[in-house]
Amino acid sequence: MSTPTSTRKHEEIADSLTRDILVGQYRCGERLPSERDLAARFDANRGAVREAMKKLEQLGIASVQPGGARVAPVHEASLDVIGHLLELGDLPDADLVDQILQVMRCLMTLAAESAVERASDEELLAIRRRVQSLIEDPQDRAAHVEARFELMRAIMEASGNLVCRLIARSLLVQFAPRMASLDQFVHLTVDAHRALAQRLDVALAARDVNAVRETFEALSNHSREAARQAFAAIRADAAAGISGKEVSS
Amino acid sequence: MSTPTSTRKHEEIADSLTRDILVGQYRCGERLPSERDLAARFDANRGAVREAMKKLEQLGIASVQPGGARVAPVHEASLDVIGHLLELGDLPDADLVDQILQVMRCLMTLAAESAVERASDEELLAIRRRVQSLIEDPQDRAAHVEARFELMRAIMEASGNLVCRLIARSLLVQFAPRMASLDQFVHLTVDAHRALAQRLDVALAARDVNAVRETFEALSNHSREAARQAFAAIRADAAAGISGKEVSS
DNA sequence: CAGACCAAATTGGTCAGACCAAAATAGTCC
DNA sequence: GGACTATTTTGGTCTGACCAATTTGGTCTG
Repeated sequence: MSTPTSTRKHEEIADSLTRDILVGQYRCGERLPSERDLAARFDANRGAVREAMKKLEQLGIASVQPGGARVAPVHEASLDVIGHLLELGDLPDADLVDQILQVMRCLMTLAAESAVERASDEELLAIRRRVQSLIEDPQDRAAHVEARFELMRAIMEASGNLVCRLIARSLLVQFAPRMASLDQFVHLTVDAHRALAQRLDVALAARDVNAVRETFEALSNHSREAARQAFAAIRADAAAGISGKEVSS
Repeated sequence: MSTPTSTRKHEEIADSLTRDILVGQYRCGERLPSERDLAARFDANRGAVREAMKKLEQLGIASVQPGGARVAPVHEASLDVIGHLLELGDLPDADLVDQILQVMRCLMTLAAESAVERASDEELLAIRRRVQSLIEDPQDRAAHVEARFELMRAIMEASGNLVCRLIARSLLVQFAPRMASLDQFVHLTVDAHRALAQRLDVALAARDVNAVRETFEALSNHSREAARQAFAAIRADAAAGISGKEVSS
């Protein structure tokens, strides 16, 4: 099996079916095999299949009704499909990543505005402390990434916008772990980044909403550009790997 | 019982527990009663309780592990809690509604920008047709609201941003039905609204990204203001109802 | 007396088999 | 050929049991 049975049975089934649906194995509107058939195919209890179907329904990629389960159009799915979509191939889809970063930019900017307007002095100070830790030391990449996430979290918390916070968290949880494979290709231009962080700190200190928004936009676009370049680098790397395969050991 | 047993057992249990958790009956980190206890309390099968717990976990308001289920902090919940939060009281929470509208504004603006940049002529025409139907006739309120939703949907579709689309859809699905109780208090200033729609149409025709963004922001802020005024009207109404209770009827 | 440690009870996780109601299908009749 | 009905299929629910992990409480040791 491609997926060892290390996970629970129903998870294995759900993952397999999710993959099949997302990859287009089952087309939209098509009927899925019956629970009993699936139980036989996966050598599992119907209860396990049932739980898996429940998960598919929760993901919004299938609607299960008496008479049969049918796959739903992707655009009616839950936000949680993003994670599954990201790990379809061996690498996350570049377009999808860009979309995520765009949405994150919007949400973070909104949150930052709200935070500047309504955060207590303590909260603002906490945020600025995170910014400082981004400015100061040239930490290793993982720590740096973690620090950025911490900053986002602090801003989201200070924004007081629960909706924004929930969405950002959900996106981040699905997004962050899948970016590990890209990490080595991401090449943040630290100078520009540090300058932006510096500007952000000043803007935060002054509670200047406009400056904060602009700086945050720039910062986010910076990340977006970095991601784009990382994908380009990977593509180049892959091409070189193919053409020069015999050369490398 | 406050909730008649018209719904399925596990739904009744899930709704009850969800309400209890969201209302603060069970505090964060606290242990929930065991599945067997809950089964006894609700006079239900443990399977039903189990399905309910599954739903709570999926909602992100409880984490269930061998040994016991514990309630999770609200800010780690799924986006789907919003719907439940909206129907906690007899009226949706004004702050939450405002937060939703803020987020919707961001997302719709992002989508509109993308749509203007990358939509095909046919898609753009479809969008403009929805805008036209907003400008033209003084339909009844329900039809107008529906037309606005249609416009949003068209823009989301044309944006090509799946992430944006999923979030907006999820929010809208949870949000729209709960706003029915506010409908009678919402008093859109049709003139201003129509003028904005007109501007939007022109901007769309010219594929002027900046103009589209600005107009959309204005349009969204317009809705937000309308909602705010609706809540104010309700508050005033309630106050009048209390002070003048003997007079009415 | 504090802490580590161990055994029993509690709890969630899984499974098996059965029955019911609704939907889909096949068959029949007009 | 189309409408209607009976059968089969399918999901939905329930029951009861067993397993594994955790929690809990007591005991023992330093």
